[in-house]
Amino acid sequence: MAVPPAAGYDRIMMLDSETKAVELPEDHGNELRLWLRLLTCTTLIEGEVRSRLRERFDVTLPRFDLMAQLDKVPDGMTLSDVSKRMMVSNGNVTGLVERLVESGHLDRRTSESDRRVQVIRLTKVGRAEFRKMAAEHETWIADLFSDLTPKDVRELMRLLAKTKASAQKSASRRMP
Amino acid sequence: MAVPPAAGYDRIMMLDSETKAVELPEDHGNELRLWLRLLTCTTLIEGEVRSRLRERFDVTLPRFDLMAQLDKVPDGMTLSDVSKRMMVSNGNVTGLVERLVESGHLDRRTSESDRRVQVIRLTKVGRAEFRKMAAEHETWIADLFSDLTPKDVRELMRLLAKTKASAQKSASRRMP
DNA sequence: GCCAATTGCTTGAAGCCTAAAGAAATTGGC
DNA sequence: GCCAATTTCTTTAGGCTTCAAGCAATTGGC
Repeated sequence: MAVPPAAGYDRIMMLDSETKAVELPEDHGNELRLWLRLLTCTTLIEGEVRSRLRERFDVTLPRFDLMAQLDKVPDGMTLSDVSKRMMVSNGNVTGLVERLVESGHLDRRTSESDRRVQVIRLTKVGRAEFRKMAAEHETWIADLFSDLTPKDVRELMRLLAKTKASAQKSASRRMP
Repeated sequence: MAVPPAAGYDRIMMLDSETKAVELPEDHGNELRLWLRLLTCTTLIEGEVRSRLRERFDVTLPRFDLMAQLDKVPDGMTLSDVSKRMMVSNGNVTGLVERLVESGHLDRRTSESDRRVQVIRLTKVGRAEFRKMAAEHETWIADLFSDLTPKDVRELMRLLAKTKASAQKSASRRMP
């Protein structure tokens, strides 16, 4: 914060301008602003999806997300798989699954080959309900992004892929 | 889900291809994929920032965010202001502020002109600690985005601004 | 076969978050 | 001045989320 709004110079120019420039703190205001904008966008859209899911189907976003993961695989997944794919903790999945089994959307059974493993899959009811929600969900997303041209969408896809790769690299540098 | 990976056709082409195309459900797969990628990027970066804040400063992201809001205004803000700026509920702010007052980072006083209003501001300690964290935080963000060129950053800023505007329009269409 | 390390999941404590209901103070129409 | 509507904040119930500790089952080195 307290970042000057200067936007036209980057690392190279700072190094060229004077010799002691390397000792001064660099300007990362643009990256910071980019991150805040990315976060604002996501929060805005996520909040909107969250309220619509609640309003129309009385379901939470985490439950919807979990069902979305399971809809892709007819034979079910283990809790660890779900946890990795959703990028949330193991303990989180345990509780989420518990409530979805309780409500009849999920079926859970212990693996025969490894009794530590729990395999979960959508029940018939769960799958049917999810498909209905997913269809509507898709139209919400289309509407939320409707002012973007097909070219904008392609360009964003490309830049976000690059961003993801950059962030993953940075994260793995920290935790090798 | 269950979306075909075809990526080359859009609304116009569907309408042109045959007359009954308008009755078929439209393809929003690209927007959906874009949303998922946006969400993945944000989750990845946010998770990384969250762990670094915890590791280095033993502070949570919501607390950091709240302090960031307050650092911008020397004279403090009301709880409602904070709640609007952070896009979280009132009740949420109440608890967050409570813990930060408890830990000595925040000062809270009742407004003289309106006794319903609570004005909060950073304490001296709170501000000093925040500045330290913010400086390091900025370098993390720079590192996480470091594979993007200045042009990429500009282009992302532009496209995300457009995305935000589009989402806001869609949200206000639903809730007028 | 034995047992140490690993893997998969659960539990518990703490914090974050929301929606809804409620309390306290202020405002504005009369 | 009166009082109904509004605004600001808190409380409550319920769910989400993480980290760390723990339990049970499996694996692999010997």
